[in-house]
Amino acid sequence: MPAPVVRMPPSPTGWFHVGNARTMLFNWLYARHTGGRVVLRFEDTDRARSTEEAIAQAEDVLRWLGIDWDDGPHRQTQRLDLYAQAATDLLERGAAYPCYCTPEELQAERERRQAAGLPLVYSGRCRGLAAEERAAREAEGLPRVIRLAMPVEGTTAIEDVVRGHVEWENALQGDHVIFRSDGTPTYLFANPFDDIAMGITHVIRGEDLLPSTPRQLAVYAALDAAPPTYAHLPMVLGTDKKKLSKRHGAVSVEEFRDRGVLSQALVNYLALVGWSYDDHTTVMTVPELVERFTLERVNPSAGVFDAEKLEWLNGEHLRALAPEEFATALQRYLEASGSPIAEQPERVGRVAPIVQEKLRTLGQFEGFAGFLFGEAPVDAGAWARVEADADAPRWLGAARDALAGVAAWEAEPIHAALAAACDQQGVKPRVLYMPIRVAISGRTVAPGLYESLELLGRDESLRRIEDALGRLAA
RNA sequence: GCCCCCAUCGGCUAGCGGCCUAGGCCCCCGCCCUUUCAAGGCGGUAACACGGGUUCGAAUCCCGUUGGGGGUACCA
Repeated sequence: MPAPVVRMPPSPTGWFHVGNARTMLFNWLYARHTGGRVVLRFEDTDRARSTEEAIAQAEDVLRWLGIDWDDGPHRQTQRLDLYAQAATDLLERGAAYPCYCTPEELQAERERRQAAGLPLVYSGRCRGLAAEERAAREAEGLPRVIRLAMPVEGTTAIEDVVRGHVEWENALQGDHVIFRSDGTPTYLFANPFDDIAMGITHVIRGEDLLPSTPRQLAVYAALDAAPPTYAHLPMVLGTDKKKLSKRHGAVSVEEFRDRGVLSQALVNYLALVGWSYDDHTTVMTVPELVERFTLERVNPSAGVFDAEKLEWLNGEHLRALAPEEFATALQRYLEASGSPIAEQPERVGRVAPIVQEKLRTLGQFEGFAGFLFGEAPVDAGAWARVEADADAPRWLGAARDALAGVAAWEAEPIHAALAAACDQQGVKPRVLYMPIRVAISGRTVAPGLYESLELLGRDESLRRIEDALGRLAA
């Protein structure tokens, strides 16, 4: 059996959302797993909505995700003469015909059919036009589209890899438009035409395209080509179980990248919506996914995109990084996001090890460890907790005294000094440490206390504790 | 309206007739780790949509109902 050829056909009309990315990913995983080839093809025949910017963005996102391709990127707008030639052939052979119906007529027809309980498809009015009638309309210069002459009886069926046998009534399909009045092809034609021309063996796409399959198969038949193998992937839904859109908050790949999600984590997560390896494996590297991915294990039911699980998984991938890799990723992220902290790479390198265990996304770094790079804003809620403890001044005073006596300013001696202070005060570390933490970081959640103090330095640490003491007294 | 797809814990899923008193992960809730905590450890709550069949036996097969999703453009 020859190696599979798959394609990734984005329509560059907007941002790349995670659902599209998931579909691209499954194509890519399937090709890489089987040793097949990947074709990248931009379907930009809708010129009103397609933009150069979207094309550049799509390529950028795919590269970032590590999804590469062996052929392309092709652009349908550069293949227009091929489609035009095909249109002429189809017309000559009677496999397609010109239609002169106006939008108003079509609308009226739809309404009539709706009222009669009939499927909303074109009646085929222009299909039966005699040669002279066509000539007359052409002479009039009437705008026309080209419709594919669908079989009027029988059924069309596929054996979908994820859905099994699916069958449609041909009579219910209608003669769809394959060329617009401006001569450009529609998706229903350009997509299967290119799939044939590019030797695509496996069409792996979203379930939303399942209903268009019989009409595309009709193109295969008209062109006398052998149909591909189909695999219709389950939809990726928003939390309200509706098709993903901007209404669902962060849905574009770029948004997750900007938040500090690792591409390997996003890929790992996306692989898990609609597919699983077994009953317990969750965290996987990209090479592992390539090795394990099969279409047979894709499940047919739609899934909700869970950003929380993605972030958890990202934390797992963050922790799986070697310390140097983590520091590098963090520095790069800070640079890319334009953070002023990026200008202190050495400092970032020193702070990185104490936050790697706790971050879920790189984007949390500034809020989590920003206090080690300069004065940090004091969180109102955290400060309120300090004030709520009437003994806070006592704890801070004891901490100040203990820290002032530390000989070597390093985490271990600091730990020993603070532990001694706890004993002396007869209080649990959690009680004594809370105000210290808020005093130095402005928050109740931060990296390890001893390491934080070490990195802050004796003078600055004591200064912040004194500040807090002053504020409590005021 | 018409057509198609889907249906296991709140979410992602395992399960392809007996291994299921239904397993894993996220979330949530406890407890632990003489440091907050978003990290780690331990534990817990929680599901086979419903009704008929088939079978010695059904979460698994069939039919129906209900529910959800998608499509129905000179968008892709």
